[in-house]
Amino acid sequence: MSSTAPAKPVDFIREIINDDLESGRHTKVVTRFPPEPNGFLHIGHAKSICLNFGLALEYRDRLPGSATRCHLRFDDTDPTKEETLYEEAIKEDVRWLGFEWDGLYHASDYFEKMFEYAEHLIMSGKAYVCSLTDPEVKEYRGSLTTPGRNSPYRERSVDENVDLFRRMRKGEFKDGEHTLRARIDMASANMKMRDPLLYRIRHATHHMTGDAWCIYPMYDYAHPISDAIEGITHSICTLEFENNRELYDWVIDNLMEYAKFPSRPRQYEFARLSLNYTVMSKRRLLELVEGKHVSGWDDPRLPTIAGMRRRGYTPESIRAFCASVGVAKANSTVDMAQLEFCIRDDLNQKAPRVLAVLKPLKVVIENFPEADVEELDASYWPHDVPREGSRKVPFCREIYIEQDDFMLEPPKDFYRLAPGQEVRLRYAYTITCTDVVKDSAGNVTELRCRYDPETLGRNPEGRKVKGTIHWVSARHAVDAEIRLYDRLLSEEAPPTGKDSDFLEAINPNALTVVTGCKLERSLGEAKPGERFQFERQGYFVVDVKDSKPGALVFNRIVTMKDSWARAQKK
RNA sequence: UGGGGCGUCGCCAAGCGGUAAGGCACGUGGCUCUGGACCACGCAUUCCAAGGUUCGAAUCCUUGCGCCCCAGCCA
Repeated sequence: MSSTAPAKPVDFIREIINDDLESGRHTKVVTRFPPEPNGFLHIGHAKSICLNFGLALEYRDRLPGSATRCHLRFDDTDPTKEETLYEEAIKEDVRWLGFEWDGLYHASDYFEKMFEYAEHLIMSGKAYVCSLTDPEVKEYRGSLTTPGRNSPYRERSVDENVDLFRRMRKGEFKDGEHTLRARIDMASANMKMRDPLLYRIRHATHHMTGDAWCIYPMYDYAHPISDAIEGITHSICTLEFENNRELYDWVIDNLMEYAKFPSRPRQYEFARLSLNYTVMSKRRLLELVEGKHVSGWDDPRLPTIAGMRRRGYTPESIRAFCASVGVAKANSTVDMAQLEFCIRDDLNQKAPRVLAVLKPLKVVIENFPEADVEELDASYWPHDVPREGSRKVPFCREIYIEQDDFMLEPPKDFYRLAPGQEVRLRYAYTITCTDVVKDSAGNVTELRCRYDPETLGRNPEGRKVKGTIHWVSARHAVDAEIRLYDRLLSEEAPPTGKDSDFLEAINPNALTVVTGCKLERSLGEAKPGERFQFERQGYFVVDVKDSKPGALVFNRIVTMKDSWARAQKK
């Protein structure tokens, strides 16, 4: 290995793979991303996607030809929950994140093989048809501290088992009447090994196989077989499957000789991603969507890939985030601030700077001629971003500034506009506030200012103007609606109680719609999906669904890091 | 009370017996026509705890403690 190679993160998974390659245990690296098509992907899945697809990509240049692969496999073993709609959404999300699969598969592709293997298990005495009812199965299983009892059907003859199993397939029984179970050990300390169910009867139409089957394999049976058939070498899943690994190995071990699988896959578990100030469980996301607490799976408040895409996150920023959190085995909750850092860091280099006033306050520049318009140069990029490009911004007698950039009675360290105070207008002149116009209720409705014609592109003489604020020409401004998004929850961790308690933690300010915003003229032609930095405010994207020419809608992706606002909170 | 995992800075996370990387966050200066970015500096005498082994321990041993997962015909 070259000593100049950039230091790639070597987590425990990569360490294992390196060892496997060096020892000759494997000559290939084949992984898979195996979502169940029963919901939308979220940032937690992105971590798994980046890991699995990333591994195949990384080892690509160390191994020959097609020796590295990452499959996309839909784990579609429960027809009552899965839909084609979800498959399409998942594929779109994976591609958007920047990955292409080396083969698209379904667990259901292997239903026939799985049936055959199940018969083999039956014939070798490793599986039997059990006719206990659901509650009976539960009762016989025992508890964490007490061993289970053998099913009374455990000793059925091979012939009877084969006959029953084939009749299960033919549809001779109703849902729940029989199951196929592995014959392992009802007293095992590992609950997963107490004669786990392999097949259950489900008279339901499957989105891929239609009505071809009325018995469906369970995850613990289907997954290892799917991996083995596809030649997966490293089957990576999350921590909660650690208990299932013994069963995974049992299935492979008892089928290996008969099935002659192309690989002997091993399962490895890593900690799933958790983020504070949001929810990640499928159940909670589904509840938010179905309960209409959000506008849909792609609501920009959600941590779904679709939601983040619409919010304006870039695939690069999500990949960078996943790389930054690492891969380990300790349960952990990553700070949302780390995600926010990644999108700011990416957009800092990619988003052109423009001026936009969210809450306008009219300013009349008394010593600027009514009829004049000055076209001022404004770079799209700050001095520290090595990119070129600029536009002209019109400067007139009447402009809008941000309401927050004016204070009647400012604290000493408020270096923006205030009565008698001077401030720099970005890319333009400095102005000094000479008068304040109020309505009958005492609200400030307009500012009267004077500008210094000598301050374009240079500092005034003898004075130091500390602050610079953004502004927009009133005459040329483009109106827009801006959706200010913030964290989904107002608490770090949602209430742990049952039911829908977490709904109470929803941040009422997670979405604030502001209308009547004033954008600089050049934004009139902004296209859906285009991202900008609205100077001093944050990064924004033209909403891909609701924005229309003449009726622009922007989403706030993330605010700027704001040290003044932080100081104010103290 | 069974089994499987995990415990290193506020949050992630390196470390694999030789004397605590890095990122985020935070703080302090600098610079700045974005209170952004950038730059500099600071931020664990200590690794869940207590014993032990060793010249030397976050790393090895012992005993505790804490947290997560497992009793769906979900995945």
